[in-house]
Amino acid sequence: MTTHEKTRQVRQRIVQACDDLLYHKGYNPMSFSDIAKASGIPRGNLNYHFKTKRQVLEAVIEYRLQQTRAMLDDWEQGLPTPLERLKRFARIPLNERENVSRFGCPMGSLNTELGKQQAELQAVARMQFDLFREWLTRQFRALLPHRDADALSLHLLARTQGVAVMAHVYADRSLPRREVDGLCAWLESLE
Amino acid sequence: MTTHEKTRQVRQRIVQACDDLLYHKGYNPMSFSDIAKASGIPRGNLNYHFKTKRQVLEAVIEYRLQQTRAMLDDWEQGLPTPLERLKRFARIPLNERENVSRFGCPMGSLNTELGKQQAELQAVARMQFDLFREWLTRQFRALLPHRDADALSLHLLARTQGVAVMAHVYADRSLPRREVDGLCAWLESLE
DNA sequence: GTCTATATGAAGATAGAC
DNA sequence: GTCTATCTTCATATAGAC
Repeated sequence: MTTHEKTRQVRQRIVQACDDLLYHKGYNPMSFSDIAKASGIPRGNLNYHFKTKRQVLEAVIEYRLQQTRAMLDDWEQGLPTPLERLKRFARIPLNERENVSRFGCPMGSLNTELGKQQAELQAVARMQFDLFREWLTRQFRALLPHRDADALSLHLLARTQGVAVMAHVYADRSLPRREVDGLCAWLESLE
Repeated sequence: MTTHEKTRQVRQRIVQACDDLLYHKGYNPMSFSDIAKASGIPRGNLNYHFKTKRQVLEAVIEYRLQQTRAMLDDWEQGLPTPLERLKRFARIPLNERENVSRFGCPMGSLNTELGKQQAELQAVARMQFDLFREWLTRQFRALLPHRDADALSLHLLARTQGVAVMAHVYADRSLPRREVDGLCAWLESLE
């Protein structure tokens, strides 16, 4: 194994640890000490791989985008109709209800935190929403060519974000069940 | 004016400044220096009025609860039917769209921040939701005695939270228009 | 009650030995 | 490339003069 490859693996281990940490603690409370502890990389050595905290965020978002792209590609391959794909998306808060009730939505809570007074960082975090928004818009366009696909996409995103927020506020693992059922019924009723 | 009254006024000035600061910056990034600057109270003197940051949060939440109770009482007085009251609530993200697009929902974003790893503080912030939830449940119960009023209340809260999150993510002042229209249409269609 | 000065700790980031 | 030691800054909170 070359030195370069080994370095890349260390970097990847840091990014994956930060992915969880960012979700579980939030950006501002997440410290380099936390990262060192979670990744097993000595505290001072982190700054060789990431000079600033912002670079850590950028790396985590890039990683998440890759994961999400792969997931959406899978759905596009495995699910034959736009309606099934949209319903698959709508079910995320239900499948993830354990995590969502404890920590909220990973991308929603991060944007909410950074959107207050850290506009440049929010712009990085917002790319996660862009990716879903565009994919959902394509599905809606295929399903309902005569309707405003982007507005429908934003509506679906808003509904799922709302479920995540309320499940998190009340640490409620049953709320996603009811809400996702209603959301899927709405999708099926569209014409 | 007695000394006691003057102290109370100073305290009130601090609380009102913190109310905005908490909304605009969030809890963790809000420092005592920020509070001193925003309220005009000398930095060191703040700790006479509030020994810890947690006490500041508790005072702000108590203040917000008072404001919200007064607002809900006004609605109950001024709006004759439960349906009108529910629609009045649903319109908040539209009326507040300038603030919501810049800072999100004051109670939603606070709960999202504190819900990650500050359970005791979140319990304080959650009381804002409890107040709305119970009031909305009463309205739904009056409107639709045969349905699950609490589930409807949580649904309406989720819908408005979702609107706030997405308007904030995209700093979008027009999204609340579309979403609130749809939400009011849903309320009117209930039976 | 008011305010200055400061104790104490933890954060992000860097310098330089190995 | 790795890691220790440390610089600097800023946070909460307190002690004590006025």
